[in-house]
Amino acid sequence: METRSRSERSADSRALILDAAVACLVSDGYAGASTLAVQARAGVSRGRLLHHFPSREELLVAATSHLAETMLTEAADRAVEVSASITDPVERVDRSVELIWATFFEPPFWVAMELWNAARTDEALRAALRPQERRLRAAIRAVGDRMWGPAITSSPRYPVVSELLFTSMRGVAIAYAFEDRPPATDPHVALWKSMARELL
Amino acid sequence: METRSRSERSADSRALILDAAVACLVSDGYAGASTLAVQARAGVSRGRLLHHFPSREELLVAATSHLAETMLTEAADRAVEVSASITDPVERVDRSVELIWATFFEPPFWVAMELWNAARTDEALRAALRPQERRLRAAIRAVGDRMWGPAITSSPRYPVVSELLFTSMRGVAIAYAFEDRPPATDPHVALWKSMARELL
DNA sequence: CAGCGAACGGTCAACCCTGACTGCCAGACC
DNA sequence: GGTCTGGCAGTCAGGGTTGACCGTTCGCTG
Repeated sequence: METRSRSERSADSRALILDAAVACLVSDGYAGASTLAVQARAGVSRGRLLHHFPSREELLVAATSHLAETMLTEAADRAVEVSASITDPVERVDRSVELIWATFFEPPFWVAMELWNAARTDEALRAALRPQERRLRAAIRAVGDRMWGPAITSSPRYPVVSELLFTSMRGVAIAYAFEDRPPATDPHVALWKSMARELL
Repeated sequence: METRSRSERSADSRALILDAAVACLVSDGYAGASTLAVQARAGVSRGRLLHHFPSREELLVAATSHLAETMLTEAADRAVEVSASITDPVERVDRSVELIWATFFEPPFWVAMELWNAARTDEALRAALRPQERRLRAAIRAVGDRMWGPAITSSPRYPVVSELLFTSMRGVAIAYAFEDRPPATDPHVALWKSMARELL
């Protein structure tokens, strides 16, 4: 059966376009993610793109939402993996720090950066992003808790320390927008590990 | 004497244009800081702008450099002020945290964000920014040390704690690109203060 | 099975941006 | 005083982007 129902075709089109939009955001940034660029990368006609996403802004907001979902399920999988395989608490702290740090160098983080930055000077985009980001942040926190595991999250210091680690990582990660060293070798990693080991 | 020498006029023009460029970057972002927008805000002709800054990139890189200098001297002044007026160590820690946090909500930080973000997908800009950022980071560190004061910086934990604070602040500050609450009330402030008091 | 409307394909006008280019004026230098 | 050149005004071509618009196909429903 080669024929696809209307709703299937529609869903296919949207996914195709959204993936292309994400790719454009990652490789060319917010400004470079023009509707023309997305259209070309997705290999769709102008009419097809504009039919599903009437304006550029709707397209890009939908793209981040799409990406966030994809990314959260992946992160959750990794969290489960870690929580199942590592029992030694010290090693688990180290691995968690490394894994969380690594998530800052995958597409979702850079796409989020692009959108946050663009939102600063665009009230409409900011309003569209705010609720989405709040939900996402909560979901990320939950995945983080899973990754650390109950032995660690039960520590009274945990909320403060994890918050400090997370925000510090984000702060450091930004610098890699213009640095081209490999992030895994960042000197801060050792710092975070020792802090986590000491305080948890 | 109304006449101005050639070099004076030239310097005036450059300053005029650079200030306008900074204003554009702050209010409209990197993409919005077009040469036309800068030209209009500065109230100069196209020829005058292009004479001093042959390309948009040169203009914007020069603008950040210009801004960074202005900002560093101001920050240094504040550091001296604090170090002269506050002797109680605990109060000094609190004030330092507040002051450092406040610097993340002035134009230089957002301009830097714009440039970093743009640099991610623009190799030429990245290369132009790297050395400048390295110098700037060192200068910021020096000002920070002045602000904390010798009693605190001599602590063995100081390098680690100050780095953690600084990066964490940067990580939190980014969220204010799309949040519109007042940053001074951020719950992280209390967290940073207690951490600084405890560890230093 | 009629025909409505979702899902497109393709074109177009309006707009904006960049950097080149021509021409002019007035300090600076001989 | 005469030239030279830095500083500048104003225009223009070329390229790119957005969203509107018209036309077509064909699932799906009455």
